[in-house]
Amino acid sequence: MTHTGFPQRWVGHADLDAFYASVEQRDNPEYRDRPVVVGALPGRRGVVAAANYKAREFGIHSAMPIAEASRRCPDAVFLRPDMARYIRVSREVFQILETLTPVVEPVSVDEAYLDLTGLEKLLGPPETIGCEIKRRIMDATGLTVSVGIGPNRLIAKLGSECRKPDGLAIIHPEDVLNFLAPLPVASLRGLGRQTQKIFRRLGIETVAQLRAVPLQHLESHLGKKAAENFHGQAFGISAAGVNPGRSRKSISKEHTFEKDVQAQDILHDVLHELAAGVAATARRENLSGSVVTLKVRFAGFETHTRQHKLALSTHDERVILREAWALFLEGTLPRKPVRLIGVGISHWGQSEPIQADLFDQPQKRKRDDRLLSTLDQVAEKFGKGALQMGCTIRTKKPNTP
DNA sequence: TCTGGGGTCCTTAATCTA
DNA sequence: TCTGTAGATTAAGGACCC
Repeated sequence: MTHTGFPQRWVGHADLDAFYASVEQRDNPEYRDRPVVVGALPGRRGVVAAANYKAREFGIHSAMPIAEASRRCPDAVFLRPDMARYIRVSREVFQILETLTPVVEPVSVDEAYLDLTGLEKLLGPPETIGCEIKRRIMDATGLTVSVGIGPNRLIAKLGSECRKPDGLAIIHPEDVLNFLAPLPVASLRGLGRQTQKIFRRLGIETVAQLRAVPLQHLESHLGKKAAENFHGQAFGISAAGVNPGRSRKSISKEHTFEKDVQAQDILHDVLHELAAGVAATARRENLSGSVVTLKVRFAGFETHTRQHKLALSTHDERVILREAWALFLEGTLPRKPVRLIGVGISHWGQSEPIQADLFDQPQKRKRDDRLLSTLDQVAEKFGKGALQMGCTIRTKKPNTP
C-alpha cells in the first residue's frame, strides 16, 4: 500500500528485441552470427525496418536508407519483411502477456504496455514479474524481450529502452527523479529532431538540465502544450493508465514508385489498388470513414495532402477512389512527376444503410454538390443498391435549439 | 545518407455557422 | 434583415513513433 491507501500502481512495457530480424534468425539458423537487415533490398528505394545487434555494430539502425546500410555492411543478410509471419508470432506473444494480466495495450506488433497493479500478491515483487514475462516469452517463442516496470507508462518505456537487448529494469517511484536526471532529453517521448534543435540552442542536453529551466521560458520557445508536456516528463509525470481497447483512427495505404511517375493512367491504377486495400481493411474491421485523404509526394520529398469530408461514411473502394482522384485532379497540386501516392479514410461514422430520400435533400445538395454528383455517378453506374452496400450515414448531432 | 509504410497528435489558417 | 464576431469545423502540414 502507498501512503494514499491505494495499492502501488505498476505499469510494464515489453519490447521484443530487433523483432523482425530476430524472427528471421530464429527461423533461419544459417543467419545466426550474421548481420541481418530487414527492409528494402539494396539497389531499391527504401529504408531499414529492423536490424539485429550484429548489424547495429556497423552503425546500421532502423529508418536508415537501405543504400547507406548496404554501404556500411555489404555482407549483411538483406531481407524483405514477411509481415504475415511476424504478426503470427506477435499474436503468440500477446497471448502470453494476457496470461499474466488482462490489461494489455498493444502499441505495435512488437511492444505493449501492461497494467501490473495488484499482481504482486499473485507473483511476487515487480522483479519477479519482469523475470516471469521474459521467461514465458522465451520458452514459448525463443525470442528475447526487454521489459521495463515503473509507476507509469513513461518510466516503464524508458526502463525497457535503457536495458536493451534482453534487459529488465525496475524503477521504484522514489528512484524516478534520479533515473531520469542523466538521460539525454532526446529520450523523452515525442521529442524528435526538430525539438532537439531547439533544446540544443537553449543549451539543454539532459533531463536534469531541462528540469532546471522555468516552464515559462520553455513555453516561449516551444508553445504552451509542448512545454508543459516535456517539463512534466522531466519530473517523471505521465499518464499511468493502460488502455487495452484502444481503437484505430484511420486506415491508409501508400506506394512509393521506383521511378517518379507522371502518367495519369498509372497513377489512377495504383490509386485504385490502394483504395481497394483501404476499403477491404475497413470492411474487415467494420469501419466506415467520412473523410478521404489523398497524399502525394514529389521529388525532393515535397509532400502534400488533400482531404475531403463526405456527407456519408463509406468503406466502398469506388467512392474512395473517386474522391481521391477528384482531389488529385482538382488543380491545387503541382503538375510534376509523382514519387509517392497514397489514400486513407478517417472519422468513423455509424454503420446505417443509406436512405434513398437523402438524394433529395436540398440543404445537403447546397453544402456538398461534389459528393452528391459522385454519389449520383455511383448510383447511375451501379444502382442505388450498390450505394446501400457500400455507404453508411454518419449520424447527425441533434440540432440544438 | 537520401529518405518505406502505417499510424497518432498538434498547430494553424480558412471557412462556416449561430 | 444586416452585420460583426466568437466558436466550431474543416483542411493542410509538420513532427513524431514503430
